[in-house]
Amino acid sequence: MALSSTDTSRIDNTLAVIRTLRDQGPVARTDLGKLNSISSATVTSISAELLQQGLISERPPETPRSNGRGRPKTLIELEPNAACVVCIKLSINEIQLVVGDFSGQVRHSELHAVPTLTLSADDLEALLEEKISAVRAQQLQGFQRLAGICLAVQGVVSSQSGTIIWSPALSFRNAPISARLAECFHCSVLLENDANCIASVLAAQPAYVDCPNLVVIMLGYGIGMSVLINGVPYLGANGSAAEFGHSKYQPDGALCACGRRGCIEAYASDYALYRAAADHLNLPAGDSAHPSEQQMQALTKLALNGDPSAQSIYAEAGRALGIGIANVLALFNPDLVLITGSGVRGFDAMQATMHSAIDEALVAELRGTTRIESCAWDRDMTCMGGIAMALHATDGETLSDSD
Amino acid sequence: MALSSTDTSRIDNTLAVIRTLRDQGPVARTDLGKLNSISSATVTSISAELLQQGLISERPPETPRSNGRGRPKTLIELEPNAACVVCIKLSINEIQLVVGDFSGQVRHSELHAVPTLTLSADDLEALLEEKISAVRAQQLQGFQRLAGICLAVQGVVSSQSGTIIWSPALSFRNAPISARLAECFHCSVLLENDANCIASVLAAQPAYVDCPNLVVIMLGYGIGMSVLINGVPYLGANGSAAEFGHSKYQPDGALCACGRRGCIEAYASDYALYRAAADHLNLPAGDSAHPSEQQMQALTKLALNGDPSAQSIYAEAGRALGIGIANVLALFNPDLVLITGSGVRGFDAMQATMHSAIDEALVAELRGTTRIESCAWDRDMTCMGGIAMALHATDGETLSDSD
DNA sequence: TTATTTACTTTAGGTGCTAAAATAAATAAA
DNA sequence: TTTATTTATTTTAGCACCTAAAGTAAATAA
Repeated sequence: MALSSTDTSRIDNTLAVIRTLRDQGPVARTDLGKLNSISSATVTSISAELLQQGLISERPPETPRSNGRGRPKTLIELEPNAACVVCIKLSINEIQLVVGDFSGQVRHSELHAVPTLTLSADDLEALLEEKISAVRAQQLQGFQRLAGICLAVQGVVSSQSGTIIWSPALSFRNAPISARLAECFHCSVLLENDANCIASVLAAQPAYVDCPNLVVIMLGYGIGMSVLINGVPYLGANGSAAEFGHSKYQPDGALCACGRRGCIEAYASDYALYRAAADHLNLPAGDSAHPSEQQMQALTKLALNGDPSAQSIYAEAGRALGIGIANVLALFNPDLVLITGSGVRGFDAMQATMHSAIDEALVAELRGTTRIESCAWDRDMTCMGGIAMALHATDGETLSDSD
Repeated sequence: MALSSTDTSRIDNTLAVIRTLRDQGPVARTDLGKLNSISSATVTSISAELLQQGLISERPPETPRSNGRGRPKTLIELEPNAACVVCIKLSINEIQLVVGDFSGQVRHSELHAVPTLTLSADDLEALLEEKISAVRAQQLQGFQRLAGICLAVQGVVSSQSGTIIWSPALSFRNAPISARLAECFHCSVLLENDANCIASVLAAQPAYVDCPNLVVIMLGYGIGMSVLINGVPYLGANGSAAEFGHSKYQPDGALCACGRRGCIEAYASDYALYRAAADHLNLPAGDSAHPSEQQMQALTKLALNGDPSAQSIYAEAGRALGIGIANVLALFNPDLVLITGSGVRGFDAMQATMHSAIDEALVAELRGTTRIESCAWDRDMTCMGGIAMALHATDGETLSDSD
């Protein structure tokens, strides 16, 4: 009697094993059982299948020493070359491509300066196809398959439909990019907001594992945010959730890049800080609407060294950030708010007014126990997150394709 | 070989059947299979068990007419008396008790005026015990068991720990009420925010089933909110999520009941509207800090009839509400924002400025496709929701207790 | 009365899990 | 060196639960 089995427990358990191996590195069967609450008999059965499919391998026993009595553990690890994924980060005038293997390790990374704002949708597509093809030809020799591609984009994206709805890096809108790339490379294409990628990486770090509800705020040229609810990015109805930068500080306040007034971004982003400073201070020349890292560092230095005008600009930015965070606390009450992004360079100059604004805005009962912390910025984090998400999303396919 | 079965599929399927019957009323076995994607053989097996446990019964076939050819369906329905739950709504100076049966129908309802603000934690506990005991003695004769109690409270509650952290109806804090009641009545006690109860009821209505991410704003003496994410109330880390009323309109703005300034509640709640009006207008006498329904209706009438002072007060309230909702749209991007609560009486006087504030605050990409609607207020909704939630929470126990 | 249709039940067989027993591979003790 | 002990992994036996297909029930249409 044939059977179409709607029971997913075997697949669930197999995915759990794969993900444990990815997160923890080599693990013995017994421990895989304990970590995932399944019996060691089941682990034996699952690992036999995975071994046969070439997705894992047994690590040869360590010659030197085993610890204690009893039969030594045989460690199992993911076979790195079983599959790979590519993550492309698309930001203003820059494209980063990173290749990750099945075990989650970065295997290759490259950076391209590209005038993104001048591209048409077709240009972008052609460019991505070219870059990915080149990477595939040069880097993906040993890999059994290209499991997926993750596109990490600043702005509003619809992951569901694979459409870039709006991005500050692009001059066009509503580009259905995922479908085109999927067709071209015959693999799943994941479209993600860049902040969600970063939040996923941070959430996996040991320091933050006990924070199921995590808010990550990214300060930079603009201001982005990601909200993880029970560890998964919250997307909203149209993918435009977590637009912290455009929540309001002052109705009718400063002009924002979005065209409206009073957004947090209009006070605390790089362009807002530089704009406020340009009138008063002697700063490095350059496009003051798109300040460079050098320009921003010069401004930050002034504030941190005690220049009163610069200090008051950062103080006001801190106040705006504080009011914005107070709203986030009132509405989301997360376990932790993490502030990162290139803009953390100026965090020390904003911190004091930020905290006092939060305390002024919320009574203790509403303030709750949320920790508010900053976190050093690493610009490779986005792609690390994209790789992790792409692997996670494609594990199921990798499994069934290896039958 | 004994077995401790970690497989929950039978329980899941059984719960799905019970919940389908509760939501849809009497349903035939075939249809239960189709609705829950399980085979009719499994439905036969599950319904045989439930029948034997006395949790469901077969409805006698309709004498009049069956529709079409073939063996007529035998409808199955929940046995109403198999269990019951009690929901107690605790609001300022009022307690409502409602009894619901296993099928979800309201079987009894009573209202008590109680000076809640003068009670100590022990007083409250004694009072609830007394009222519930009385209801149990008088109303719960035919029921096989009291499955659970739901306490629906205005304010910040920790459902997890069963503690009322803070409520405007009470003068004490951090009261671990659930544990005490559970001990007294030997059943599960669910502690919920009142807005979450209402949102759960609304989300089940046919008009809103396609809104997995739903925000419900309750206007009244204060301003409450509930956020359903994929249909389940979002609680946050301390149960103080969704405190829309205390998100900010104007830093350093009007004084709020919470003690801080500029909260949305300080502009758009009953007490705020009446406070703003009391200086200018001739209104019914009474405690202007706690305006009665009559007082508020008089004020609303003035605004709707065109009195300029009253109109401008409501216009400003609408603007505050609009800015608050704009922040909610930016951060949550829900499918739908529903505005309800006794305060909707004045919604028509606020609507225009509310919408224009939202449009001024957000560009189209961020505004998204979120619908913003109001919804007539029914003060029994809270307890209906509490009953539904209590039944849902206790179905598993009811099942295992009936073995 | 017979054929057809639809609902429900029974039967037969498969997946996948677990506990317990068996086996493997080490160290500690005699 | 041999034996006991300990721990890891595999094998075995058996259970719970599901589904497809076959069988039965109960109606209407011909």
